[in-house]
Amino acid sequence: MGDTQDKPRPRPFRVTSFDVAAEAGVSQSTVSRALAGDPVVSEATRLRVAEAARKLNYFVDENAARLRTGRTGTLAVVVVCRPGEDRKDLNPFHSALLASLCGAASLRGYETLVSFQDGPDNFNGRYQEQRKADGLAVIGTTENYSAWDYFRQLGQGGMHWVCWGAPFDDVEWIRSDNHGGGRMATRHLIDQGYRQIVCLGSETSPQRQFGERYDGYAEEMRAAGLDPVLLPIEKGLPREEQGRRAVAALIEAGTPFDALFAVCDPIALGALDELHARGLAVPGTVGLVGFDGIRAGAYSAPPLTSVEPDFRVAGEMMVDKLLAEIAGEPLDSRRVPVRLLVRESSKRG
Amino acid sequence: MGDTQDKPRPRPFRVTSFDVAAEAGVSQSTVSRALAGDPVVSEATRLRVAEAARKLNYFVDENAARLRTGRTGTLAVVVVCRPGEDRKDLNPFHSALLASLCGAASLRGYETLVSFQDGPDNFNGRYQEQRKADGLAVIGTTENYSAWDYFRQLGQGGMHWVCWGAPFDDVEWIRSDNHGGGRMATRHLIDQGYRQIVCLGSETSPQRQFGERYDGYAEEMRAAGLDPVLLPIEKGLPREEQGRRAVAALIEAGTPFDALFAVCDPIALGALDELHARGLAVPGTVGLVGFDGIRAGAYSAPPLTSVEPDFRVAGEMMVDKLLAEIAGEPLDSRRVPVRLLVRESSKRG
DNA sequence: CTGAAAGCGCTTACAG
DNA sequence: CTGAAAGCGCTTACAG
Repeated sequence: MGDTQDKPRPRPFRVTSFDVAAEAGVSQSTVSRALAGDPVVSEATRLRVAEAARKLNYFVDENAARLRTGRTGTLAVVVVCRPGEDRKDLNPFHSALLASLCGAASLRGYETLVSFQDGPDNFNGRYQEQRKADGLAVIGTTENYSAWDYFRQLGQGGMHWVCWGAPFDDVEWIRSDNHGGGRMATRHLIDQGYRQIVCLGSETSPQRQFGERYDGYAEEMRAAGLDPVLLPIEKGLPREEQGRRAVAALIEAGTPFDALFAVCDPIALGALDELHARGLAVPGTVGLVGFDGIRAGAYSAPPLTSVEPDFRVAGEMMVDKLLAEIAGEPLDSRRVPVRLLVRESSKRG
Repeated sequence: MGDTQDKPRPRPFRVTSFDVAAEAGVSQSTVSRALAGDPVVSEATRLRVAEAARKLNYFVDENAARLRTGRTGTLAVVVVCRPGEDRKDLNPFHSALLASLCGAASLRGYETLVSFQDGPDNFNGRYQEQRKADGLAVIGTTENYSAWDYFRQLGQGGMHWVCWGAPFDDVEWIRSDNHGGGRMATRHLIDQGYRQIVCLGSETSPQRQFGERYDGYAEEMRAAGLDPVLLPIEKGLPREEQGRRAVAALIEAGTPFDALFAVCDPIALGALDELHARGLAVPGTVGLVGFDGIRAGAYSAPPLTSVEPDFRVAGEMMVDKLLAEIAGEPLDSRRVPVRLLVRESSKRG
């Protein structure tokens, strides 16, 4: 009965597995096994330990567990932004993908460590070396080339990663079924009776998806005996402005058209604006379809028909591919299915 | 020269601070101090250690560091979703706030562990107990009451946290300057010559911000010698539908009005839709102002005037308040400044 | 089925 | 200014 008993512990102290062991009347190693669900522990013991843990409000210190096991149970997610871009202008497509990724990771028992990176002073992909995560998913704007170069280089150094949006193909990427989506959009316009369908896009953009969407469009046009026409967007401008200028260029060149397939929604919304400004009715005079299904398209006048990827599948596919990389058993799947969101802008009927 | 030399290490092995110490010809503790920037280390030693670390591609194992120090350098962020809501429908306001939060945390040297939670089966706020984070920021939909109850209870148990969107006031919350924003919007409509301005909103919504916005509106109306009129929105409907029905109810009741102040943008967009459907020109016949500055408002026809919080400040304020809580020196600041985004829907001039 | 012990890789008093 | 040593709180062979 000296001061060895009820020795005061420094505050704030932590409840550890030793405290739980004392409470439950077992050894510390048994506590660890019981709480980890090791089937070797008897049911009676497990219950006693669980009760003691509950009573003491005990939770495993994940840092200690991770130090011991070497696994983090965490995936890092980097959202690549335009340099200096205001945070509030986060692309809604990327925000939906981010949420989907985090949700899919969570369902598979992984936490997500998220960061938004926009320039060399804050690039960081050293998650594995610092044992903060088991792998990395990178999404975001294609146009931040130095970011993509940075992550590609880390990938070549053995980092486990997958990405959506890289401007090159020699990495583990996931993308929408852009070719199929391009066909769908074009088929839909043809079915509505439009014939002189022009694609506002690019064959050579670093945005791989733009070329793929154009290819799908061109293939469907040819299959219908129609001639594909590409009106190339101007580089280095905001998407909406690219859409406006494309329509202006089309009209000034005297190219006949009765429908437009824009390779992304913001370009389509810019085009819509310019069509209105020039008194061309949508969808009466000109049909219009975009790509990506962004929320703003539902509020435009008229609401914009678009091709939308399955975001749930997108997140799942990225996480599954990444976990497969980590496990050393790479997966092939890299195409997310898309569907046509028919709204008003393409309904000639 | 036995096999004690160049003993093969199990693969995959980690480069540790002992390896760096051997390479640099110093002790392991010196490596730790040097890389941590401890000023007690001589410049020459620091350089030698840094070079050795670079050469061996060494990075500190954060799990070991955190186990030792007890600090995680991480903030948890929970986004509360509507139960069963599709991930892609993440509210753009919350997505902007999330990005701002992560950015502010990063600038202060903190990582962000992000999760989207929507129901009791995935509620988790035990970040401190598991030593995964030093504190928690919760944002998201007010309407998931069980989520907010869960986090409030954890907060009463001593968890460090701040939030945006809780349906009660006895927690550490941050909000927009809703009262000031309501006044701004109303003042603007009055300045444009509108007089019969009706507020589409609620005085009693669990969404505290709605009542605050109404109060600002009412105060500004009275200050101008005008009578505030509240058209209460119906509960349990999508926001857009609430807006449509509010306009319908207003017209059917025969209430005269020449402008509407909606307490959030989706309600305003729904109202806009109904006004169009009934042949009422905006802004010619009816002026319209919303609140929150969501991106879709920029694409509506006409584009929507709105009150927008400063998202950068919002994230900073949440992080600073949370860090202050953690440090045991609570901050008072809880109001984020707003500004009026004047677009077409309110320009009578 | 359970316990005693080693060890994951750091940081930080303590000593010199 | 630097080094030897303790210890953060776990998991997991190893032994019984």
